Amino acid sequence: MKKQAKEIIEKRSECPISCSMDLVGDKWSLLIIRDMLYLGKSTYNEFLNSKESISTNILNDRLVKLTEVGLITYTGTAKRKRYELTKMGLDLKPVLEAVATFGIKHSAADKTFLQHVIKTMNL
Amino acid sequence: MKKQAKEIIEKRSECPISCSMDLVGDKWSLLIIRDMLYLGKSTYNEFLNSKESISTNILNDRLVKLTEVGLITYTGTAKRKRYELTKMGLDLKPVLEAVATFGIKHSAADKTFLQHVIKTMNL
DNA sequence: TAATTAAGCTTGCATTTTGCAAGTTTAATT
DNA sequence: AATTAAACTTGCAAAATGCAAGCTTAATTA
Repeated sequence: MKKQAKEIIEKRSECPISCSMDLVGDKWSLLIIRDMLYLGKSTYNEFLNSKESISTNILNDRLVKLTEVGLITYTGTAKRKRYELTKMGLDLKPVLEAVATFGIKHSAADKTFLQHVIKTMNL
Repeated sequence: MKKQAKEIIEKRSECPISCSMDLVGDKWSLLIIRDMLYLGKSTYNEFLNSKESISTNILNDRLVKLTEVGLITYTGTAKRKRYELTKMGLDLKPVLEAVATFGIKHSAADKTFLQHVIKTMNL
């Protein structure tokens, strides 16, 4: 959890799927990106208050990592950061859509949340 | 790593994206499914010999978990298991395609591997 | 303007997951 | 009958995660 200037995320192979999973293949990253894409969230505390209750150290770690790999950036002061997706980050939208579609089909998903997702992704 | 009969994977929320990540939101599951979908692999040893060099205990753990949640099944004898995707597992194809497309765009992907993926997903 | 709040971290520590190396079991092959 | 090998299993060290608490300083409020 110690943060060094550069913590290179190493690739396990050159496979595009493997490379993608090296970036966002964990339980939290895509949820943060979901929050940005579908729930209009952009601040640390907004992410922190998501239903899945991420812990502060993990949230911080992911925000740093996602920033490092170029999926998100932020503007504003240190005490009032506003995160946003980069172009690269926005390219994850089709992934989130596919994941959501799968989840909608195969899990007892929450209806109110579905409204959001379905509306936002124009299903 | 101990295996109990039922190791229920617990949901962090009812969000379809979160639920999906509870199933395959780790660094290995989607690679095993990639192996099945795009590389025609179906046996333990074939998965074991993938470029990313998964370790045996993790491979075993994932095969058990993916089977438990209904994404894969197997036929054949205990010593000659052949895994295959269930209908539910096949529904992950759009996810893999989206992930691959993202990876192709944003990582220095291996060209020979790309042939496979692109051919298999009809890009 | 001094005190309070709160946003964004940071730390410590216990638990869990991962990675690595080696060993085990038994069907299939020689 | 002996050997191979496929599919695990185990042990242990290292890393990631989760939880609770504390810290720092900009913004707000009194």
